[in-house]
Amino acid sequence: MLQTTYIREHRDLILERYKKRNFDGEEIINQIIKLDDDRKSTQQALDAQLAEGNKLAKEIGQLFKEGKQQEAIAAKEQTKTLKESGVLLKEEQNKIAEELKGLLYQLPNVPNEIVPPGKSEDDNETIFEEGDIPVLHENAIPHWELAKKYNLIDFELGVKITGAGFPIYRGKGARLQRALINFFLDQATENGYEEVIPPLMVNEASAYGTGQLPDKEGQMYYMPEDNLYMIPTAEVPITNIYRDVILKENDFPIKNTGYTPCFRREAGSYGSDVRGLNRLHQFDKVEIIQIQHPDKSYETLDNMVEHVKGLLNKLELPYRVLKLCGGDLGFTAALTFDLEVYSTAQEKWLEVSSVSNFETFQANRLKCRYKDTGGKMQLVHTLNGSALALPRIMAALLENNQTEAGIKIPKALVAYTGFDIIN
RNA sequence: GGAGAUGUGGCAGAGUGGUCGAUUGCGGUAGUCUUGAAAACUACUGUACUGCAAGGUACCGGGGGUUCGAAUCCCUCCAUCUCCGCCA
Repeated sequence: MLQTTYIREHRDLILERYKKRNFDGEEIINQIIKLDDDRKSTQQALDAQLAEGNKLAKEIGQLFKEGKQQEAIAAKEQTKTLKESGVLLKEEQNKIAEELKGLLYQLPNVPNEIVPPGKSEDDNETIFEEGDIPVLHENAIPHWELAKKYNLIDFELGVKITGAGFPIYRGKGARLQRALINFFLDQATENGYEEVIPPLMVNEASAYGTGQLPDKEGQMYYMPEDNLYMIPTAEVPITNIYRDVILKENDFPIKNTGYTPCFRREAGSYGSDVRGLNRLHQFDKVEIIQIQHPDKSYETLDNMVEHVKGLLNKLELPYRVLKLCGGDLGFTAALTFDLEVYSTAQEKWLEVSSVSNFETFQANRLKCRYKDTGGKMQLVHTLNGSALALPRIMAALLENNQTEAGIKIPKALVAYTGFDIIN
């Protein structure tokens, strides 16, 4: 959520940047500014009334103390009309505040200057590529067939237990999955991230804090009985650690990592995109998040991308880094880099990580601030990234490393799997 | 799940209807003193909105209510603690 004062001061810049998203915010922003004016004037009127009421109340108290009953009762009469108009003003005030909030929730984050304009993922910029696409033997098959052939993942059994999109990993498949999780966590820890194991369900306040609510209810599983949401990503519980927190300048940067399963309803998804591991309702992911000083957050964003690149290098997977265009940029992000690995048997790129700087957009909702050297409260910048999302990594590993003799495990993982080939 | 108790500023802990945004102690910041440090002393020390400013308003777990006036009374939700039940 953008701050009202920021909107007032940077109206034109915001509107200009919104063009990168193909988002026309002019009307909303004009309304916001107008409503904010209303808010101020109503507040002033209300404050004046309350001040008058407070003054009278004090006088009445004084009169009672002095035993001047008559005068006190007379003064009480005065407060009546004051109270009535006060109630009206209060209602007005609430209504305005509500509307204002509703509008503020509709404004996406302001894209960074370097975000390329564009309509869809086709307009994303490839800024880096690494690794050669392997040439597979002629009997090469996609990962869902490999999973079956080597008894690594049972999709049908998952359907029986729960439903589509909840696979069961077994044997070396389960072991490989666990190996990846541990590998990713160890790598993050080596890079200075503190590991946390957060709750897998969050309350409403947390879902609002990172921007899942309002609007994205449909993406999350919800337990009405307890008013809790299953997390769609570890970003939600981990970033919310810093909700309502005031940091010191020397606390920066805060670095956390965490492994969690992620739950997504993915309503409306269909087709070849959901085949095998490509899109699931439950999947594993290791997330990295940082809370950073606004002056350093872009440097940090680069560091995080480098970290993820390092993981892919060690896994020896061919990958590319994309700078997302405005049209593909998430609602809450100011700048995002996606990392995609090449799935050789499917002959397509699969997104395995998304690394974003949210600047103050989340911090404003989270009320995560720090005192600057001048003693003023400032919002922090929040960042996060997948490092990494497991299923598509698994898919690419299985497909790209298949040989007539079996599936080879990259060297970096062997210490974690305990085997170097699946056959 | 049942019964009871509690929820105040960074922490501890006063405050049971009126001048309380809140006594006090600790902590923190600045200063005096000192060669330096400690100690002692002095001052300052919550957040947000609003105003050029002086100031005003709101906030004592959240929400609502009673009252001229609420941290203080009532309702409700949440959290914590104790006891009982259940249980990985």
